[in-house]
Amino acid sequence: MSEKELRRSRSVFPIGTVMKLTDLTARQIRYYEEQDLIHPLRNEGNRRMYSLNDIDVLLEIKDYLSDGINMAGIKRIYELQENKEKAREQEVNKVMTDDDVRKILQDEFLAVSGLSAKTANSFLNQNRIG
DNA sequence: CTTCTGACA
DNA sequence: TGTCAGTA
Repeated sequence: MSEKELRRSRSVFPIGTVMKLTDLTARQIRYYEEQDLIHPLRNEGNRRMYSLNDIDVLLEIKDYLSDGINMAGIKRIYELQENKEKAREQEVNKVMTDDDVRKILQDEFLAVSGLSAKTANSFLNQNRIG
């Protein structure tokens, strides 16, 4: 992991700061954590401490929400990203071609996003494997 | 004063 | 999701 990635992973912001930076309520921020979309650490006093990465995700969630995607859909999107990373990590022992993976991801995404094929393709292209 | 968990008039 | 309670 690079130094830059480590910095963005440092949990240093209390929820109050995150609220101001994202315009989300504490209730919403904690709810998204329950949905495993963000993983803030706890300090000595059991207070949640958020990283720059957590804040980025929160901002992305806001965008997806404003695009009309529900929580289930958003969770699916992040699950797809995890699968994409795993696929990349296991590229050595891959049994499927990138196009096979791409087709599977697209079908899953279309099934839950409620977005048009055009928009879905745009999303997939931005996160293309390979 | 800020944040946390649990609960719902 | 808002909000109130009782803490830490």
